[in-house]
Amino acid sequence: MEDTVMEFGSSSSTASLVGVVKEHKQQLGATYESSSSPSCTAEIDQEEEEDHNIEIKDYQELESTKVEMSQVREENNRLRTVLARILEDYQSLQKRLVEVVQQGEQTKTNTLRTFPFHQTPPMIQPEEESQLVSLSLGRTTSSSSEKFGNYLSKLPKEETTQDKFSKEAILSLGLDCNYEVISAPISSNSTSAEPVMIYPSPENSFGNDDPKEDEREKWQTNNAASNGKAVIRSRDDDVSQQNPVKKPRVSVRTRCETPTMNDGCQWRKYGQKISKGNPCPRAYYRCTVAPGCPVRKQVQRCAEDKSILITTYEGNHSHPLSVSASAMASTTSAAASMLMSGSSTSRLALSSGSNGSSTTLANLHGLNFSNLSSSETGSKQIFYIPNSSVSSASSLNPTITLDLTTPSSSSLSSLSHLGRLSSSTNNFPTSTHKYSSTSFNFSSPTFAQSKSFTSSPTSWSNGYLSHQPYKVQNQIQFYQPYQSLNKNIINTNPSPAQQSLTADTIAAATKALTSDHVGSGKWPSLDHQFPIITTHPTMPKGDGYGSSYMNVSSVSASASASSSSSQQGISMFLQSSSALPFSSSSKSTTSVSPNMDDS
DNA sequence: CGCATTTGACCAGCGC
DNA sequence: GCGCTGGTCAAATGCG
Repeated sequence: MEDTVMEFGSSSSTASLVGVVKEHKQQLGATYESSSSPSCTAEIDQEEEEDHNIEIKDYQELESTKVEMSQVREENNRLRTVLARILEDYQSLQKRLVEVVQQGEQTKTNTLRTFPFHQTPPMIQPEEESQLVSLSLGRTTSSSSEKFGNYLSKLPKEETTQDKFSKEAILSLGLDCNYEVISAPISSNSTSAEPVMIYPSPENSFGNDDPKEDEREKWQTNNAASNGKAVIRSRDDDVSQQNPVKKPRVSVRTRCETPTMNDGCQWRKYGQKISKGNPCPRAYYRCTVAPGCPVRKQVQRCAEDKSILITTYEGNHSHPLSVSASAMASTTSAAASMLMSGSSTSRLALSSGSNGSSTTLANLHGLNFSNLSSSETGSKQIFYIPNSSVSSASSLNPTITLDLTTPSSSSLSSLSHLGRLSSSTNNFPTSTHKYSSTSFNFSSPTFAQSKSFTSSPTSWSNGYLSHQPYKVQNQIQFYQPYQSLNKNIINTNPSPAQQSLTADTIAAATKALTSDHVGSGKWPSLDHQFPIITTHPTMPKGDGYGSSYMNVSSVSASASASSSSSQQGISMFLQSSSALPFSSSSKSTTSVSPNMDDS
C-alpha cells in the first residue's frame, strides 16, 4: 500500500501532469492562431483541423486524467491517513505487548494470590496453574504461548480436527470467552514486531469448554455441573466446582423477517419446542462450522411482535470465525462478559481495582483490551464465582439481552437510525418492562475516532472502504491470524438487508460493550451517543445471575477526534483489522451460503 | 445417497 | 412424588 501511496501521491508526478496539460494548452492556442491565418491552403487547413481535433481529444483526455488524478490523490490521502493510523496502532500495540510480557511473571504470582474463592495456593499444583489462569473470568494475560502449549499437551492424546482447531487458533470468539494476548514466541525481552493477537481462550470461566471433549459430554456436563450435580470429569473437575454457574447466554433481539438471523455461522437445527407463553416455536441450533463446536443458539419469534427475532447464543466457538460471525460473536462475548462480570461483581474476589464496581466490570471484561495496560495487568485478577451462588442459582442461565431493534427500524437497509440520538424507547415486550432498568451509556470517543461510527451512516466506511459495504465488518472483528495468515476466510456474502443492520448495530453493541469507559468508572459526556444499553435484572431471587436486557436500540456518534491513550485498546484493533489485506482481497476457501440461516 | 430438518420421545430440573 | 417445562436425542422424513 505504501508503494501505491508513493506512486500516486508524489507531488512530482502531479506537477509533471500539470505541466503536460499546460503545454497542450499552449499548443492548442498556437494551432488556433495559425489556423486563423487566411493564407493557408485547403489541404493545410484540413491537416491542421485534424491535428486540432486530435489535440482537443488529447486535451480532453488529459483533463479527464487530471480529474482522475485528483481523485486518486484524495484516495491516496485517505490511504495515508489509514496507514499512519495503522502504524500508530501497531506501535502502541507493540508497546503494550512488551508491558504485558514483562509483567507475565508478576501476573502469575498475583494470579495465585487472588484465589480466595477457589483453593488456597498450596493446593494448586504447578501444572494446574495454566488451567487455573485460563479459567478466570474475563481476559487473562498469558505470558507465553508455551503456557498454553503446556495446557494443550495435557489434553487427551487423540488428535482430531477439533484439536487442530484448538491448537492452531484458540480464537473462538464466542461467549464469555477469555482473551489471551499471545505473541509467538514471546520472551521476556521480546521487542520484535510480532503482531499481537487477541485470542479468546478456549476455556472460559463458566462453560468449561474443552474442545477435546466430546461435544455432548461437554454440553451436558456443563449443564449438570452448573446444577451442582456430581459430574465425572477428568481435567475440569476443579472448574466445575469453581464455576458451577451455567453458561451465560446472550439473547439478541433483531427485526428479521427471515426464519433466522444471519450471523455468519453455520447452524444445524436439532430440535424445536413450543415453549410456554409463546405460541411461536423455539428452534434449537448448534454450530456446525467445526465439529464439536459447543455453541448453541435458540431462535424464537417474539410473542408480542412476530417481526422480532430473538436469538439466544450460548457457548464458545471452538474454531475460527468468519468475519461476519466474529462480529456477532464478539458482541455476544462482550455482552456475556459484561453480564457475568457485572452481575457477579459483588460476589467476586476483587484482588484489585480502586474505582469500585465500574472498574470491576471493566476488569472482568473479556474484551477490554485497553485494560491490558500495565497498571492493571500488573495485578492480574482471577475472578471465581463462589460456590455459594450455585445453591441459589436458578435453572435459567444468566441471560443478557441485546435489543438490536429500533423504534423505526422497519427499513433494515437504512442506517439512518445510527445517526439519531439514542432513545430509551424500545420494542421490548411489555412483559419485560416490569423489570427495573438501569441505563448505561457506553459512550466512547473511540467510536468516532475509529470511524466505525460517525454521524453519517455512510461513514461506516472510511472512504475507500465505502466500496466494500460489507467488508466494514472487519472493523469490529478481532485480528484473527487464521484469516490473515491462513487465508481461511469465510466469505459469507450476506444479504445487505440483513447484514447491514446486524453488522453496524452489532458493532455498536460490541463497541459499547468493550468501551473503555466502562472501566474508567466515568460516564463521559454525551457528545457521542452510542448504544444505550439497559440492563433489566430478571432474577428476583437475587442469585446475581438474572437476565439482563441491553437495549442497543440506536447509535449516534459525533465525529469527534478526541482521543486518549487509554481508549486505544479496541479501536486500534478495529482500525487495524479494517485495513488488513483479507478485508479487501479475501479468497474464500470456505463458502457459506449467503443466507444460510434463511434457507 | 448424503445431509438437513422434523418431530415425538426422553431426560433433568424445578416448583408445588 | 408428581407434573410441568426446557432441552436434547434420534428415528423418520424431506430434499437436492
